Order: sequence, then C-alpha cells, then structure tokens
Amino acid sequence: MTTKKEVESEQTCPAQAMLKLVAGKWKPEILRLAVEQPLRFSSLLRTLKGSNKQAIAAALKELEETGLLEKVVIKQKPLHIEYYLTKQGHSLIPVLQQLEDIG
Amino acid sequence: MTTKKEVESEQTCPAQAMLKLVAGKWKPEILRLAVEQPLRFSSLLRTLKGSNKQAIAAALKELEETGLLEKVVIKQKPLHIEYYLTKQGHSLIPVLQQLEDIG
DNA sequence: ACAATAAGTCAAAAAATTATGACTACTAAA
DNA sequence: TTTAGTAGTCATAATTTTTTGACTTATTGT
Repeated sequence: MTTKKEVESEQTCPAQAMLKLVAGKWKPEILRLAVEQPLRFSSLLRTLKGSNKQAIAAALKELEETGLLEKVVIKQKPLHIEYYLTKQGHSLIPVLQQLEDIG
Repeated sequence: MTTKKEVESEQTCPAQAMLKLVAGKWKPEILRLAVEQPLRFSSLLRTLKGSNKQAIAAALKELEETGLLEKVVIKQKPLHIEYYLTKQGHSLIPVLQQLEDIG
C-alpha cells in the first residue's frame, strides 16, 4: 500500500524502502520458515502462535507481490497452495541472519 | 516502547526484534547520516525533509536507548549535543548497505 | 447437487505509529 | 536577570497497521 505520508515526504533512503518489504509482525518469521520448506497457509496458521488468517494472508500477499515468495497452486482433492522462496527471497536470508547475529 | 501485542504474542523471531531497532520512518536515514559525521538535532531537522522535531527526538532517543547512537553533551555558549554512531551502530551499516543492494 | 477441506475476502474495531502546535529547560554572555 | 540559541517535552489529533468475526471461493469425491 502506498500511504499518504509516503507520497508527501517522498522517501529517499533506499534501505528504508527495503526494510519495509520485510518489516511487519510476521514477515521475517515467514521468510525464515520458507528457507526450510515450501509454506502452506494452514500450516503457518498453526505454527505462528498469536497469528490469524488475515495476518497470514496479508503477509503472504505482500511477500508475493514484492517478489520474495512465489505462489504455486496445486489442484488436488482439497485445494493446496504452496509458497516458495524466490531467488530474491533467498538473497535476503543471510542479511536477516546478520541482523540476528548483531542483536 | 513495549506494546500490548508484543506481551501477548511473545515474540520469537530474533531478526524481527532487530529489525524493529532500525525500522521506522527516520531511523535508517539517521544511521546512514551518522556514518559520515556526528549528528546534531537542528541539523537533522534541516536535512530530513518532511520531518519534525518530535520525529527526530523520538528516533534519536530510541537509537540511543538501543545502543546504536551515543549522546554527547557539549556545554558551550548555545548548548550543543552530538550523536555518535556506536560500535554496534557501525556494525549495522554494512547490513543496511546490503539491503539497499538487494532492493 | 452436496459435503468436506483448504484458502482465502470483507468491513469494522482496536492498537500502534506518526504528525501538529504550544510550551519548557539549559547554557553563556551582556 | 534577561536574552538568544539549541534541544528538547507534552497532550492531542491524524494516519496506518493489526486484529476480530462473519462470510466466500475453489477443488474433488460421493
């Protein structure tokens, strides 16, 4: 979402823009989990304690829109959808790891 | 600030915690500027277009509290206060740089 | 056509973040 | 002791983000 504030103040810091792509309550954790295996909506819902469908849906949508996750629909008995970490998504992982190491 | 949400959901992702330290509208930019020279309140206010004293004050305070900036009071004719990037603050710079490179 | 399961959407409320305007504190010099 | 300059604080308002609960779509097997 492009906010009114953003339009008015005309972002200039590139790092800030990038940080927004992984910021938010659930996105870093989701990316971390995606390293290990493709993600499923319901599985995330179970795994991420304190989350809810809307939070998960919003996070997955944003991560997909910004090209960090790829959505794959599997037309099976009960509809399955998997989210894979993209190449760009993978490139973020070591950066997140460094952040952890510093903190 | 420790929020109600944080207390309830008991954060578990370490990267998320670290991201919070540099997230926000002005913190990344302030850190970047601090690499070049010690920062002054009024100077930041002039430099960061679209900012205001409260935003700057809050950002500097948080960056100081989390140990990324160090505050130095210079008792001179008109009171001067400088903010220096700490060792830990410096260690974040390459990470921010990497984020820029990816984005 | 209907049921069961997975994956969502939508509108509204609650909470957090950011912005605004008025006011305060400290220092040194006159 | 008043003044000028720098660095803020405080309460409140506006905006954005996150949460909540009810509802919808898609698929396949029966």
